[in-house]
Amino acid sequence: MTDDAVTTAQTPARQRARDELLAVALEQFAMAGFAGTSLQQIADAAGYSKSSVLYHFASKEALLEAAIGPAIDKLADLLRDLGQVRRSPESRGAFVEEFIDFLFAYRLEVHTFINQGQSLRGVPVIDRANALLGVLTGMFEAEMATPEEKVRFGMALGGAAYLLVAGMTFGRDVDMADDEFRQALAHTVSELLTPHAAS
Amino acid sequence: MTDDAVTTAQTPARQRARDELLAVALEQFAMAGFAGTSLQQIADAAGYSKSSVLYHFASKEALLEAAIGPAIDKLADLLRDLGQVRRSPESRGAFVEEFIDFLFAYRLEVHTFINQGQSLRGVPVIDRANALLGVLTGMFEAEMATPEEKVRFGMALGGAAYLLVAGMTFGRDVDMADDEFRQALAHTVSELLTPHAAS
DNA sequence: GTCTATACTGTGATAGAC
DNA sequence: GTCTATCACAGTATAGAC
Repeated sequence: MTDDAVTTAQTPARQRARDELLAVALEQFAMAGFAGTSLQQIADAAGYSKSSVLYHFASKEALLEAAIGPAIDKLADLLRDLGQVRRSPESRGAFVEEFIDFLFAYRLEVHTFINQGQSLRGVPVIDRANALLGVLTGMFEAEMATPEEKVRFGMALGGAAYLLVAGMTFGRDVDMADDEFRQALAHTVSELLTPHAAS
Repeated sequence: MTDDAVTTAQTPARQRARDELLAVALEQFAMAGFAGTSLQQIADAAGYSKSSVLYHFASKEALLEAAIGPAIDKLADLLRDLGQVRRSPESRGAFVEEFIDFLFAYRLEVHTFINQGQSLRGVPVIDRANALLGVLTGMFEAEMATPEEKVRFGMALGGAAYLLVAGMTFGRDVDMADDEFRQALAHTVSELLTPHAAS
């Protein structure tokens, strides 16, 4: 009755083990890198055997897929929505908000595929993420005609993702209150995305 | 007489092998990642044996050190100079130019330690690079008081580094003529670093 | 069904042959 | 200087314990 949704119900032990392993793996992949993380480390940190990890996930790649796949799906949804409200005046502002929400909600996943999205080419879930970045770029391409506008777009997207991720990386000045940070980030990104007269 | 500088002269064979290996290794480290690159791959690409690589460089880490060390040294010089001309009005503009020159001159090295600078913590040359980023942040910290200014600073630096590196990564719109790109980048970075009234 | 021990190939690294 | 062992550990697949 007051139970959780059925989606998390089937075979509780299995689900619990998978969740634990995924959480640990995502953390390690983001922080130490995919290639830099061993299945043994993940197994130890989660309290399982290496073989046990490979029972729940067919391979290390499958573990990565399961760890960041949902984030990529969410990004795909976001871009699909953006495609439908194509370039209405306030749609850009709304998208920036949504996009930054996404960055905050999936910090570790974003960190993983931003920093390793090119070294992990060939991994299906990574290729999917890279393709989405291409779609995103294409969507803004029409409005970004001049070299400076392209740079501004690239800095807005890349900088936002990097800054957020830098909060974990060299978390020095960036670790201000999340609300303030979020607001400042949204404002600066909007400014960069707003076509402006070259000074 | 008209020979090259003496710096490249001692033991020509040794120097040649080292240079070849370094060039190959840097390319691989930047593109496939440090952990994702095997000594065997480097050896094959350079036409040597794996053991031969380990003769010229004591370890994989030593290879990384030799590959990106000079770039880190150059960055250290740059920051030392900046520290001496502390915050004169036009010094910031000059620094931005110098910094972007640095980014262009050492694309692969910057790519390597920007994307892997945190997963490779513990590697001396990487720790040195991360410390320099801390110094850089500290230098601008005084002028960057509000959360928004901090975000602008972070986006300027992170975004510039990321954008440049993205030219290699998802080189789509970014690969415009280097001159135009460089100019647009410098202009946008300067704009972000210029304190402005919040709208 | 859930988990683990074992054996396979390839990696970084060391020691020693040529 | 360069390469051939050799070793510990990585990812992976199989077989089997409970």
